[in-house]
Amino acid sequence: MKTPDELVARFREQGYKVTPQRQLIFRLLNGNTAHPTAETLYEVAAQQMPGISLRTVYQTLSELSAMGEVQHIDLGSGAVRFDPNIDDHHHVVCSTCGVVHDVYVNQTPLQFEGDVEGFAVHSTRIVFSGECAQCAHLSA
Amino acid sequence: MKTPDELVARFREQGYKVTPQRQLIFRLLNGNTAHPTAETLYEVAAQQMPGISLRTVYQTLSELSAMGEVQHIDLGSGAVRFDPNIDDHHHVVCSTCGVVHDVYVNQTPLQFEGDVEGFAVHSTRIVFSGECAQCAHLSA
DNA sequence: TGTTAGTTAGCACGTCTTGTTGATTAGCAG
DNA sequence: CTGCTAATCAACAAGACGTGCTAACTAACA
Repeated sequence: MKTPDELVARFREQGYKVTPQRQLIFRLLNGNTAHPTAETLYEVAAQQMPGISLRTVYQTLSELSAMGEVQHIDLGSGAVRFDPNIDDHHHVVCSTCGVVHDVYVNQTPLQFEGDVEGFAVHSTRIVFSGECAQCAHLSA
Repeated sequence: MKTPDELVARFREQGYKVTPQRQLIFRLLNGNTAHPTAETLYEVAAQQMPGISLRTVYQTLSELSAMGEVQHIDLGSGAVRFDPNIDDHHHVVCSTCGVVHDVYVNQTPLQFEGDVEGFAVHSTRIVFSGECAQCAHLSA
């Protein structure tokens, strides 16, 4: 994701207004590796700006997502998560605590076999599920 | 997935009754490569057995899933899909028409790098998105 | 044949996300 | 500085997906 300042510039270019709410969300996402949902981001935002609405958080996230500045990740865990890391990367998910981390897989592009003649792959998503070191430690 | 007859046997073993509704669903899933949702399966089922309820379809699918006889796949497209193929396989999804096909990736297990010391991978899901040959042809 | 699980209809809820409306605020161009 | 217009907010709603519950009826299986 671009820095908050760069996002401010991009928003202005697009004719979007640069409001304090949007700027707050830019800052909260910047360098954020927690893969927050709209809801969790809203909770943090509301501490710094009481009165901000969940609706606005959703909307700003949609805008960022549409502009390609954040990744939209759906791990089937209910809510969609947002990732300011827009590199070509993948995810590991702890099935116990739900924590998500970014990982890089260097064997891509992957080869596959199946009944899919002529399929043009545009993107590949890989999700590794298992148990994180924390949870393994606790259960041991 | 096991054959309908084998599933009948397994259900009886488990103390589940073998009803016509369940048998119908076994048959509809057998060799089914369409990755149906509960809803679409219900529609087909209802043609052959008017009066069957969506509820029963959901329930039977849950039972099969819990028994490991079908895979539960969530592609973030809204509804969960069911796959009677329980091999270790992955999916390609056409982002235009939504069709899903099974594929086999032979480079697994994949190596990855990231801030995930000590993570124990239990499973890996890979989803290739792009355009299927059909849609590529139509848009050309 | 009888017990009990399964099925059905109907209604409800919960979660996540988006739509709408109407009033207020404030960004930004001129 | 002013004015246009987007953005925000609150409040309410809805839609999609899936499940929970009840009550009544049916049918599988011992």
